[in-house]
Amino acid sequence: MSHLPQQPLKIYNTLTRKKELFEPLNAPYVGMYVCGPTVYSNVHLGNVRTFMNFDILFRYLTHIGYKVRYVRNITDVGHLVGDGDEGEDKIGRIAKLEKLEPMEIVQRYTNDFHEVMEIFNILPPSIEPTATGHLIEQIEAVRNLLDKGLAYESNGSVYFDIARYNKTGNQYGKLSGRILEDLLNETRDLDGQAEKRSPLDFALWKNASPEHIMQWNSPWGKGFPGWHLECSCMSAKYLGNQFDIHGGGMDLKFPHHECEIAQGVSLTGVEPVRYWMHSNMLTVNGQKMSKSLGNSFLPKELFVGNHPLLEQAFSPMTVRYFMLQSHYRSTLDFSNDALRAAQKGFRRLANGLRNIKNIEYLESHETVRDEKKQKEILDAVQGVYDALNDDLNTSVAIGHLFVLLKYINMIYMEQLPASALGEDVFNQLKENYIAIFEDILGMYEEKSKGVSVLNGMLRLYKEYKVNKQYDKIDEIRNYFKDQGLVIRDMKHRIDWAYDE
RNA sequence: GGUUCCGUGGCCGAGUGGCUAGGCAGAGGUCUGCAAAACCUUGUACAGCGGUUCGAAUCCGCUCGGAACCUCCA
Repeated sequence: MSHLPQQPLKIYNTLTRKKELFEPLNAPYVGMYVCGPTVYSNVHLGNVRTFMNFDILFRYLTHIGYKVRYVRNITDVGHLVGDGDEGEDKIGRIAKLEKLEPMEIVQRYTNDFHEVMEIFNILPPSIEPTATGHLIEQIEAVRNLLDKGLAYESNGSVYFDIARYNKTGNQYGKLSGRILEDLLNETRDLDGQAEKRSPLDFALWKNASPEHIMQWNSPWGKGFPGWHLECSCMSAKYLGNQFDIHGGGMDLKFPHHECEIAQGVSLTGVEPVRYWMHSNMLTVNGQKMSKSLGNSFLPKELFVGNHPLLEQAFSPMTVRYFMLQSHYRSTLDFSNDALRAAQKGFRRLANGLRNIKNIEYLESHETVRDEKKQKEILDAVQGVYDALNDDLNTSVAIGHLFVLLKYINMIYMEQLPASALGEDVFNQLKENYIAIFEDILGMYEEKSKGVSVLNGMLRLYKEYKVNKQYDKIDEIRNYFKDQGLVIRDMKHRIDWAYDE
């Protein structure tokens, strides 16, 4: 891999609210944990955005030479429906409704999740642990917290004692910027909080009523683990008591990640996470995309354009490009117009990829090197890395990618001889464009089928052109058009490309 | 109500004190059988009002508008 020397990577740490130089605990190893989905329904496009943003981080860290262990969990128990700690388990609820084993629900939506991740070219993590696979660790953690006096049992459930935690010099709320007293004043009265000492205390282990179908034996009777505990246990198990990066959607900052900090600190005595990263929401008409608001749609609906909010179908890579055009900490608003613009932009870049792969460098002693152009290309390449090093600014990186595209197009369209760049700069252009497009941004060409047929048609087109049979030419153009393709006439050759 | 954040040209979207972001759309041009593509040129943008500063989209204050979290949520 030949690219320019790296600048130091800076990432925004939610905990300190500052961009910080990224310094791993044990370079070149990096430990990274991201909260995965609760597999009780299909993932929607908003969910995808978060996983895509951390995919970029994973890819970039790997690209610049780190050995990353990326853990992303599957929540298959413990995530409750509705308010407080008294709701039904999400998976248990669907299982009952559909008369299926809870694990059938888990399997179905885990499969769906994996399919969607693959379609969007989001790489699988190094480890994908499940909550039910780590009950022993969770029960052990509950016992540990009870021993330390930071948790208490009540009616077969165990709760984390936030007041006690804060009295031992800790600050519950520091990640999300909340003050304990404020939280206490604002908390609504919810049903069934009588067994908690404070409404803020969260469940580590929940007593299961007999009709609750997902339950396990524990020292406190039959029950199931609280949602927050799984992430603490699994991250510690695979990444250590303290690890480098923890990511997730912004909506998990409070209380989920706050609870993770409290649990981690209590269990091990050290801050579990060094860099907290949060990905912002995908919005529709300015509002967060979510199932409960009814403004969410599924990737499959997007690909066929089958949803009231969609005026047409959009491909996975159009969506990927659309999302990467914004910064991960900004909200991104979905609209058909924005997607249409993204579609054209992406197809131009994808045509550029196809073209640069097919161009070979030709030396010519008649051309003079164009130093201005050489510099612009090298600056753009460096610009991509500078942008990514600045808290993964994919938006600016893509801006520089379009400069590289311009030169690829000029060479491809025979408006500029490659030799004007010199072999070294040409290779920089080629290698970096491909690496940035495919490896770092994780985009791919959405290939049309039947390439050999197309090439045959192109030969005919050429003949007709020599014979000036323009009606035949139009026929062939229309054939390509029907496939979403277009024929390009250049001075010395012809080629097809994706219609933009 | 509390906490945090946002308001950028027709649309999307970067940028956090002086230097063209970028994409899409629009206009003009080069090229072309005609097109398309490509390339070149092209935009009185920074919610409003005040303040700080030699200089503000960028810092401060107020006003208006919007969002997220505070309750399950990527």
